Amino acid sequence: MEYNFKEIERKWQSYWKENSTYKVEIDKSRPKYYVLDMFPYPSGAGLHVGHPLGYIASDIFSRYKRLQGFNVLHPMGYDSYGLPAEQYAIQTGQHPAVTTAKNIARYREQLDKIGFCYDWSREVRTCEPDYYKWTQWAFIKMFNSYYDNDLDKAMPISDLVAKFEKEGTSSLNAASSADLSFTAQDWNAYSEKKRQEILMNYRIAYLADTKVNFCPALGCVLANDEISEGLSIRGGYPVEQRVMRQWSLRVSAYAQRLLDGLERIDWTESLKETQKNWIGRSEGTEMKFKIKDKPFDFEIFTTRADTIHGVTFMVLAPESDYVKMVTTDAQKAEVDAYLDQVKRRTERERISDRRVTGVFSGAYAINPVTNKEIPIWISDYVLAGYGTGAIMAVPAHDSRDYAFAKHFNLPIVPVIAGCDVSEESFDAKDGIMTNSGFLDGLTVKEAIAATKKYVKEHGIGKVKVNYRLRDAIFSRQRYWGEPFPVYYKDGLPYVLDESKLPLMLPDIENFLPTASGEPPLGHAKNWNTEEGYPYELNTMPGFAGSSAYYLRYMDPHNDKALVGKEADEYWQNVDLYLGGTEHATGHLIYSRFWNKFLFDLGVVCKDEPFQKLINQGMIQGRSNFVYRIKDTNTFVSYNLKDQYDVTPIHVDVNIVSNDVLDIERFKNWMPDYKTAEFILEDGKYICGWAVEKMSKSMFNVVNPDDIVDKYGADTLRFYEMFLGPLEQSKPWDTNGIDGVHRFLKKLWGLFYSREELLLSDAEPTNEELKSLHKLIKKVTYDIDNFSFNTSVAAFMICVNELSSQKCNKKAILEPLTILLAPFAPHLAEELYHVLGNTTSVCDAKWPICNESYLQESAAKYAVSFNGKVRFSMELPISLSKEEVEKVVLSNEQTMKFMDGKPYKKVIVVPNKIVNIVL
RNA sequence: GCCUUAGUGGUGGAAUUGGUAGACACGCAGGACUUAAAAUCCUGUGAUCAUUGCGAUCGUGCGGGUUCAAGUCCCGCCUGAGGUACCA
Repeated sequence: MEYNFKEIERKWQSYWKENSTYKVEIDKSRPKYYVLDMFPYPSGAGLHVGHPLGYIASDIFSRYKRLQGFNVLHPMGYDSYGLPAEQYAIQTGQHPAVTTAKNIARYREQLDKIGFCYDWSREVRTCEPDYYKWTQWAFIKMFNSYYDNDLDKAMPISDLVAKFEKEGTSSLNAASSADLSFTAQDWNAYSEKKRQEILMNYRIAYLADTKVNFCPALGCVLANDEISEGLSIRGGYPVEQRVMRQWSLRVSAYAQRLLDGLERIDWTESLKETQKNWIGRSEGTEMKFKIKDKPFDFEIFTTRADTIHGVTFMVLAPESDYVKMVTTDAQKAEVDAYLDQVKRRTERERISDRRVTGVFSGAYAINPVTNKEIPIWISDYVLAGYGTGAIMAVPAHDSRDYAFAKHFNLPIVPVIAGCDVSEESFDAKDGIMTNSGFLDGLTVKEAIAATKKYVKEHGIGKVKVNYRLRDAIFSRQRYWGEPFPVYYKDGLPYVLDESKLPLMLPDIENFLPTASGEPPLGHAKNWNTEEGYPYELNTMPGFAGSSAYYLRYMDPHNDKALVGKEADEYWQNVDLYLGGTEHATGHLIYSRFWNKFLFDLGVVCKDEPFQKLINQGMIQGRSNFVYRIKDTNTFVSYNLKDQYDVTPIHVDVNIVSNDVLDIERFKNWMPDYKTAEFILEDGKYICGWAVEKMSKSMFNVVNPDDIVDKYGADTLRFYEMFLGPLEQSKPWDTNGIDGVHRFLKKLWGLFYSREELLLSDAEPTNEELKSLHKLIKKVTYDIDNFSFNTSVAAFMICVNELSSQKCNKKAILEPLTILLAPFAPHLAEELYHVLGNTTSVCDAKWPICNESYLQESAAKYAVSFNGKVRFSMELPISLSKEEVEKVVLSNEQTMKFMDGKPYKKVIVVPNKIVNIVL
């Protein structure tokens, strides 16, 4: 009987469906294991062969854990709100609800063909009201919370109100947008409006006028992680700075906890590093500088307090409030002109054009340590949003200050002994201080500490920690997203009562965004609360729905809570999370923040959501080329192309096999090629190739459906794993899939020859047992280490060995079938039943390696002299090191190599090498 | 610039603690079966030299070092990929 993968796969996929094989429930008698894939945006293009890579890996791991006795939660769903889904709808001129439903159906169809063990009864879709109800619910909680820095957790805003009523801001230590100071009396005298405005400074979800990245082409505000080099990541459109009234989430309050949490989770070093950079903690000193002839001082932030004696000027960000305060009348015109010029530059221009610009303010500051007068300048190389928006410039030891000083001819005073600053600044934190009064003779590190101490003691400043991490802007001027559970009364925002959730997204016809930033929800008719107050017209961003979805899978049908107590306590958090690196500074920060907030509320029991995280690599495309001789319709084969003047043209990889072009299909591919002529080599047309992004325009997209049709899902699964290490990016190359398919057929051949079932009940030989147990050991080790590509090789070796021994013993084949189950579930299920079992192979028990079968009776020793292997010999395994040494030294060959010379030492190592040093 | 990560045959990639580098697969070459082709199976396949046989020499981006022994450890570079950046 032939290996009929089509019939086998159809049969078992429907068996699993009918028997709900993959349905999971809480089962306290078994340990839990939660394996999660990053859920996809159901895009219109469908899946290509790169998408399932991570899904296959997590599927193998889930099945493996289940076979080991764990109760495995392995769900899947769709991130169906947000820009990508909406952009696709706009491009195709259909309503996003329609396209989203269609795309999801298509995704599901494709996923089902590959035979995943998802529990689909737990599916979530972020655009469904019973899901986004909980997104809105979390928003209300954030609105009603503030961050208490002393307790280091989020607390109810009512606690803050009580505090204000009792003692004002006197003992307050809370994360806020502005430093406010008032007494209890003040508070109690404030109007409702004023109080609400004050509270807005503390809420974790807050409304504020914020400088935002606005993208006119998308008609929408974007978060920092949605932009790269001044262009939107989605679409690559230019982005400009605007001040808009927006909802934000106070992620910055969690900066330190987000950083600390990284120490306790099992993520790759590179990903942790990316998050650390993004959070950008820097410990430094905040120092007060007096202004000459003015009644106030201003603060700067520096990490190089040690260089205080080298300060030769100060710089303010153009947007800094200090600018107006310090500018002298004489310089006013010049300063205003500069500010105007800066304003007109876009973010992109500022990045691409790094000219040194700036203007003198006319004012002087007093160095608080040396009491010297130093000029105050204004320049856009200082950012308003970081630190205090003002710096002390030390041109000798900071490259940016150096460029500025050179350009405007300001003095450069080195304060580290022996450095040369004639050509460039000396930025390294390394050396001995000089020209620095009381710091002279100290190292840089000591000097930083000494200055901190000095500054504190003299009341000039304080030690301060700054973070680069910004609050997340949470409003989008878009239709396809969660509506805010917010309405406006007298211009003030109020959140809905939880009982009114979900607040449904109204169905409107004109959902297009506008370049001016007017939200499309403005078109909704009667979009008001029962009392007639208007709702917030912005919607939430894409990351809102994806920030807590992993919790919802634990308890997807609970309509009383995001996740119930019992489910939370049992499933806890995600044990293994698989997805791409592209979410490092977006989803993976927001999710951690969101989870920590819920942890503070006592809703979840773990403060880190994803214990272990693995990034699967991208699968790139492998494009094929044909070479057309210029101005003709003649194509020349790859190795002959240099003899002609040719243009390379992308050709559809699906009509090329092992780089040989299928000429008939090529002629029918496009009308132009109907009459094409060919110059062949050895009767074949050989195509060139290159690794590029997988995309339609390069004709290198490979659809998993086609592979499943031709080779079966099990071959696809094996082959995707065989391509290379999971975490590495690699090109898809269909060449080579035959090898994997051959292996499955060979495996089938252990069970069947032509029409005949071969199984026998005989006792296995030692050699057969050794083959099997070698495989058990290797595969177990490999799956635990996510090294799937080498397990595939181990399977091939094992099957080759068994096949050359003509092994048909049930005692060998049954464990082999179980080992196969995570990788090729359909085939494993079929063979498991052929072996006479009546239950699913998913409920079998993972075999355990018996090391005793692996022990050799004889060890092969390579004998080397001075590190060079000369000959080898076999000795009984039972010999001790000393005995081996003795035998080797008395050997005839050894005598020949030693040639009468005495030996210095003999090294015998367990790895079966004997080295004799002469 | 900084951080992370990688560099091994014609190709994808193995080598778990330093221990006979190149597993496994593709491709290629030769052979078997076949009227022929496909499919399948067998053999060979890092390079150079020697091939009458044992073989010999060189080989893991480059240059040094440690060690009886280095793809693996140390020092100094080069190149690719990814992240990040007027963050003081």
